Amino acid sequence: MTAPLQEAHPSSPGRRLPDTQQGMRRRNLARVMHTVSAEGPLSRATVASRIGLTRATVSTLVDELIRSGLLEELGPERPGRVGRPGSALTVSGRGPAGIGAEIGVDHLAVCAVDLRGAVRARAVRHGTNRGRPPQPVLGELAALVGQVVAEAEREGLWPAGLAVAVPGLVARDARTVVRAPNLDWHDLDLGPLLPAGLPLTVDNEANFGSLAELWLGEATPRDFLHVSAEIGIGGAVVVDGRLLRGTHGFAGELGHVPVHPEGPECACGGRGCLEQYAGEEAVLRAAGLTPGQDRVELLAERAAQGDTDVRRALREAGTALGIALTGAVNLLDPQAIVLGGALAALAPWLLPSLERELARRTAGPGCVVTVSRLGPEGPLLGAAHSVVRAVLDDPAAAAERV
Amino acid sequence: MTAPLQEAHPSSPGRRLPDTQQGMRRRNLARVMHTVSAEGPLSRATVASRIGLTRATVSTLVDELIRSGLLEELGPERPGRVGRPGSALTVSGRGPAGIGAEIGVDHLAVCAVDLRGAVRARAVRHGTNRGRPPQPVLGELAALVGQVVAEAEREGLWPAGLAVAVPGLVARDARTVVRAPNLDWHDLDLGPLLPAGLPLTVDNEANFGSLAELWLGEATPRDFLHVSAEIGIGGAVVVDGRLLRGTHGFAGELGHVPVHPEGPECACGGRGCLEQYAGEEAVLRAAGLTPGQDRVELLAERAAQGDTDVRRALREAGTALGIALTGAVNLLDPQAIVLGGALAALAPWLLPSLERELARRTAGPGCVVTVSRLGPEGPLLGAAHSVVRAVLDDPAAAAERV
DNA sequence: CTATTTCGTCATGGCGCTTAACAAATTAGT
DNA sequence: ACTAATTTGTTAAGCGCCATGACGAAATAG
Repeated sequence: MTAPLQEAHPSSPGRRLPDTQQGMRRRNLARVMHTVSAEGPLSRATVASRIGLTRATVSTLVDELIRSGLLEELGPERPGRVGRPGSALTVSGRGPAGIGAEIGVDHLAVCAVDLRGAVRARAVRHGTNRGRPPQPVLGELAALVGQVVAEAEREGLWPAGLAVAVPGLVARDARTVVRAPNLDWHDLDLGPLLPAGLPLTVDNEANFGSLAELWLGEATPRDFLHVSAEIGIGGAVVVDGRLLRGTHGFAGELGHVPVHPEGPECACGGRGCLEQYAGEEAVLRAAGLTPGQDRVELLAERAAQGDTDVRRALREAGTALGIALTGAVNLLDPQAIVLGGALAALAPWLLPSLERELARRTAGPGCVVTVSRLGPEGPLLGAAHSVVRAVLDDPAAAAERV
Repeated sequence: MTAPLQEAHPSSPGRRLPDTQQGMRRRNLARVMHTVSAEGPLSRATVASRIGLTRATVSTLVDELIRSGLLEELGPERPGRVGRPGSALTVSGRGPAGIGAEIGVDHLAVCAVDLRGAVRARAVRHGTNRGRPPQPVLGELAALVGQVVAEAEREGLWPAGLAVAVPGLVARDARTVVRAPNLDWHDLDLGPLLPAGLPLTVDNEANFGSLAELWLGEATPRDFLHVSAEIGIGGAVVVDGRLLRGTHGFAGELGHVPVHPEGPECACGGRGCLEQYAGEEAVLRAAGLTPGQDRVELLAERAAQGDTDVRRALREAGTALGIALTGAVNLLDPQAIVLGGALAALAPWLLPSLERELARRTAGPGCVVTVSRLGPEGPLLGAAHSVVRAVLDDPAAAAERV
């Protein structure tokens, strides 16, 4: 609902169209696409008034986008207002599709999303990837991508790009996995191992999850902090509708913020990091369960049943989260904190202590804490949508690739 | 006739002009100004190749800027290269000037900076403002502004705007001081109390200090964390050359990041905030001095003399800073941390423990810690330069105001 | 049925950048 | 010293893109 009229690519910053007439044209095509995409079926006249151009100009822009197959004309609107009714425009359901893929520790998933945001094809393979060498895993992923692309093409779509979410740190080149501890992958360039011919983007699953929250969340603001937990604790910072990536691409590592500086040692070399108190392993252990065997799902189950040990463990994890988030809120003054991933399912038992800690320690107007509606679907959807956004951000480039 | 003059906040140089031909022209004028300003005397041909426009176009842009008094022609260059020598262009030394002002706890200061970045006039009044009512203080400030403007005008400059740095939180309207505890000012709109006729911007001194670091620092990157201390501890986050303000304008409040969650209570309501360990009062007390009577300058003096109590106090403050900064580095992955304000003078005794703590707790490629070259001059210069930047960012708007 | 309102399109025009050509000013080569 | 080559800055013509204003089309209001 927030107007996503940002000019720059969320996925590839640095790229700016030149300030020449062609660049202006391309930016205006993008503004039309964004407006129609965000505000549903719209007439040319409405689009014109939204983006501040004249009806005549918008007409020519729309013509071009229809010829490229990016917009569709639905026919006359039927409103009760006086005057000739406009002709409703929508983004095309038969144009480009974003292919999203997720390499999880326990599964592989691929989906295709059209410009309207609808998932049009998907494929999943269950089974652990922990410790498997990259080649066979990526081979299976490529096969799933092939299936999904074929299915999308049967529906009249064509793939505009492939975005892959991985559970680990990714270099700023958006292709190289620097380290994915739970897969045991290091310094691996995914480019040569995945289907060529499709523009490829690789990113951290927490980053894609936060973008999904930004693009698909119900009332997600343009400035928020996204906290997700799978095995470790991941975070992402979104400022003014843009994901903050950091110098090395490692921003958002909330899991290693010090909570109790003299606390237990952490694998990262520090002491008392948040992960020591609110990470999966720590919480399972505090609840009297066995990490590695039992999983997060069990926690939600037990907590719902009223298990006091589990509830206490979650309460304490919430307190630790609250302390770490206090620092983040003081530093960033975000509009909201969104709990995603596994935290979403555990939120009912984390939130009270988390919010109490946050309220106690922050003086100002505070900061809303919300729970993700997307849950574990976030990274996959975010990946697919990142491709769709790239098309919206530069429709002229996509049109050339038909 | 012309687009309405949009008030620019110092940290938002990227404000969008409409994507119409006039907007394009204005952006290109800005690109010429920025290029000439940043890379010294340049010929039209060089500017053209830098910004990707043709020589012909740049010629007309330059003509317009010279007519407006924003650029000057220095005459033919004399390089050893073949071909006709270019005509060197510089930003004008007689055009608009940025008027910067600082309301300190113990002084008032005003200066005028020309487009070349040179300080062309200044005025200072010493004497405490602590607890004085706003009217007389602002009256004195207005008088100093009058002096500086008059002196600048004698040198052929005209004031393009006034930017005021205050030691406190400022609302996002850039006019209202929400609270300045050391002045005991609250919810005060400075607009009616300062000379009218000049575009006014008010901001936190730490924010202006970090912008000064960004614009004037020797090798300051575009992504860094600025930490300064006057009475409290202020911080500012610069991402991709832009100051991160936060939803309420309160971002960067490093002073209240929890360091020891169960530590002593803080005025903010929390416990164990950084300010309890590295704030002026805390450090003075830990050094065996009397807060309120002794000041920061004394600490540097004593430390240089080898006072062990003072050195220990500073070492411990450095450790606390290191813990708080570890969290910030994990969250933001900045390229550098810059110590400014009073911390710059104390850096020799803070740095060792600070860097040790940071190195111990962060695994990745780490983050350089540097010391500001500007020191206490930062906020004043940043304020004046913010006006200059606004002129560079939209020279057409400034030209209209001549 | 007429007047009014709004939509989409068309022809015209203005603005801004590019292209191409040219004179001016310097260096390199003979 | 003289010519050729190179680079700069300017000029005129051209084209792309958006704005303006007028028009027919399609609805509602009276």
